[in-house]
Amino acid sequence: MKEIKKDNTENKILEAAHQVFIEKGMDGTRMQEIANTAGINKALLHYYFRTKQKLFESIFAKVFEQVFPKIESLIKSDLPIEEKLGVFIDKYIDILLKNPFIPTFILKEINRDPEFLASVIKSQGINPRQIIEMFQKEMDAGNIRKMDPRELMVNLLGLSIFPFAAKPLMKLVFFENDKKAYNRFLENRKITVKEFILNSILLK
Amino acid sequence: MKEIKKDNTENKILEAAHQVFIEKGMDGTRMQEIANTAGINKALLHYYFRTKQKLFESIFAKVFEQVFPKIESLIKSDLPIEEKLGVFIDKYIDILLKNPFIPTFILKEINRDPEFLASVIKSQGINPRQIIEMFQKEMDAGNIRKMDPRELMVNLLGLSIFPFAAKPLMKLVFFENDKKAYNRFLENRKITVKEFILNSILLK
DNA sequence: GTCTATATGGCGATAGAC
DNA sequence: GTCTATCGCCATATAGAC
Repeated sequence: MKEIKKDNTENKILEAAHQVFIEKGMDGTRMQEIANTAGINKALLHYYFRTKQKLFESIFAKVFEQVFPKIESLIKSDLPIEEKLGVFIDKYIDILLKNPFIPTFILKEINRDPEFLASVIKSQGINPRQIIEMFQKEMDAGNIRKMDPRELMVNLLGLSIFPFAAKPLMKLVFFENDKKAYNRFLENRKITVKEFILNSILLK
Repeated sequence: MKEIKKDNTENKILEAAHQVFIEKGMDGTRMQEIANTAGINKALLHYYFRTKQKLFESIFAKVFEQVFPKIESLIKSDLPIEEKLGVFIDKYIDILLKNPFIPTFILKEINRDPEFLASVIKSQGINPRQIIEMFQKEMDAGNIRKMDPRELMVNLLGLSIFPFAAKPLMKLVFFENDKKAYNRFLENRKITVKEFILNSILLK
């Protein structure tokens, strides 16, 4: 089921825009740089997408989809909670490892236009009710410590995302700017975040 | 020991620049908007600070100081580790509650210019060695679970900062965009983050 | 569809009067 | 020190030839 990407102009633009926007953000990106990256000229960008804003929005929605991955099947599975969390953290941090610019990009842009953000969330049918309910059931069953399930959700996301979003700073302050060491650290988060969370919520 | 701020032009500029930069970031800020906010004209900005970049840098350094607060006295105190952590989390989240734009601002800008970031950190004498060593001692003494102290530091920062940095998104997804409810949630983090961390690291 | 050339507007920065 | 006016540039966007 490999995705077939045609090498036409529109796709070349989308790939180039993705690459530049995600690194520089909306404000920091120049249409000229997207054109150069795509190997075409500026005018074509407007021919296909009319405005920079529209091009940006089509990229943002696609990127956003990746950080709210479809996990319905995982939620509904009958794995014990510690394994569900383990699988989720594993997959989630893997996404971030493969797309290290996403966290900063998203955090930068969610403040720019709240209405647009709301429309993206709505159109993607994002609804955390299922996850919240699952956590609540586990708490009611006495499998994990009682707390506001939303706290757990925010903690889970924060522990996963923050080391990527704050990478330049954390790398500099705690790892003497050693890129490889910090990447090992990030890779290892799949294990340590799981430990940290399970140690906190599992009743012993 | 109240700080006396003179109502001269330079301070008016600094205050206005702080307000605009922290909300819009370097790329998103217009000199005109700073001038309007300060109640003066653009030319004066350049008279006092020559370039936008220089004005930005003087603001960034000052803001940055707030997120790496001086905690030497806390570290050296002979409080038990759970109280040290409690005091730190309390103070840190209080700073963020009073300056809710700081997390997004910092995360936005640390990617823009790594050399400038390094110079700020160096000039402010930021060095996490003391904290790392303190954690290490507590682990060696068997007071908290053994782990890489840097993991604990990053977790501490992530749990504190992320809910502020991702506010528009978390508020929308988990709190039906209810501003007051989300602010209560943030306020309450002083308690829940402490619980979450201590439950994870204290040996039971 | 793709290009070159250009319009249009906005922004950082400066000149120069007061 | 503070202002108005303006320069020079660069970015988005469009016109129009091919």
